[in-house]
Amino acid sequence: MVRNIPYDPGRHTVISLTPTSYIVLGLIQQAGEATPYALKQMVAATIGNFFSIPHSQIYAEPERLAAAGYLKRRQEQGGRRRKHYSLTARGRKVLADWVESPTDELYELRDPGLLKLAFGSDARELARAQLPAHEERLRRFQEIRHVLEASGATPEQVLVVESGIGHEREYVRFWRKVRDSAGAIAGSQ
Amino acid sequence: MVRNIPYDPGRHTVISLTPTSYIVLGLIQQAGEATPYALKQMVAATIGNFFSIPHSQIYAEPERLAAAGYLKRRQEQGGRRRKHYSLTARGRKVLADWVESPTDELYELRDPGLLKLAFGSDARELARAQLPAHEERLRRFQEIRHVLEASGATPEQVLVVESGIGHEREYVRFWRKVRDSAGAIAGSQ
DNA sequence: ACCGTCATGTAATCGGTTACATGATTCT
DNA sequence: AGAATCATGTAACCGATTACATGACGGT
Repeated sequence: MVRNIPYDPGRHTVISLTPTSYIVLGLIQQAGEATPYALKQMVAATIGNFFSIPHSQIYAEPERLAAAGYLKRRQEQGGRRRKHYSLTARGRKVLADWVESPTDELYELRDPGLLKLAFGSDARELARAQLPAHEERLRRFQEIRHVLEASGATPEQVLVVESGIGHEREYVRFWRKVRDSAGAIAGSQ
Repeated sequence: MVRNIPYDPGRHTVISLTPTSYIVLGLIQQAGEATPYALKQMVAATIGNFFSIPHSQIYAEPERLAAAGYLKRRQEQGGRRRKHYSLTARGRKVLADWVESPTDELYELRDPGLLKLAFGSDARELARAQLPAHEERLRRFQEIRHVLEASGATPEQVLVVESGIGHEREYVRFWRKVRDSAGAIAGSQ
């Protein structure tokens, strides 16, 4: 009974789905149909604030997903000959499966500032560089929350931003503490 | 006057130094000399708790760094023929330069849980998966802090762990809030 | 002598990053 | 009409991940 397979998987390239893949799939689902540039805009307005995805990736990833049968492609004939991507049934399914399965996987904290601190960087000098950067990001996150609340974002999307705000508050607290702590080379400033 | 160069850079492969590179350099500096396996142990005891570095990387990275002239290699003759790595003058220098220059670069938050939340996952179901994982990691970080305080770790290293503790507390708070919030499908549980 | 696990790597692949390049619109 | 910037890609390289594989050592 190996015969009775819904469709031939051999027609599709097999790819592994990375976080980037799900971001692209998720954004395309929200948009219905999107060009890479539209995706770029969406990324810049949302997750782009959490971490960077180079635009070359935003052009390449939909191609990968299309080759694997998760997206379909419609190309304009005139002008810019843009490519518009939308979900296939397969695409909708993998995305739904991923979204619906709760994960206990945790984030990874790759923080260059903390890394330098651990390896002996001058704590207060570092704090003076890190603190303003985190304060600015905190402000940006708060703006984003306002925008999201104003436009009709889902409560879940607001929650995500609030999580970011919580972490930035924690960072600001942390680096302030470091900055104000009595240091080994106190008086150097 | 292009002649008067301290040494010939052409002898060395040019590589880019990634966070992984600095982790390896930093750990080798702490140890004085280390085999990949020793590095693996050190990683497991420290940053391995923040994120994973596959062991193949821990064997490959010192090779890269050695080819670029940042590490020197001593190989055992008998038995396991282990390779012991230690810093060269160049290696000490790039590491010191990196450590000493305060960075305003920020971390990137790549959190699969938050990603799923943003794309419409059931919030409370997710919370039930994420919460225990974060609670466990919080406990582990607190243990690590005790160990570090007992063994003679630098105050900076203790600070780094405390930062991790702060973030895990924030996560626990967040997911508790999500779990206990009135959900759209309240009563489904 | 055997077996498990500790220890040490290599091979193959690929996603991601960096850099390069150019066409289409819009503004002045 | 020219400049600026918006928009859309491609090429090349490489670090990271996954999977495979095997040798050394310690205990029974």
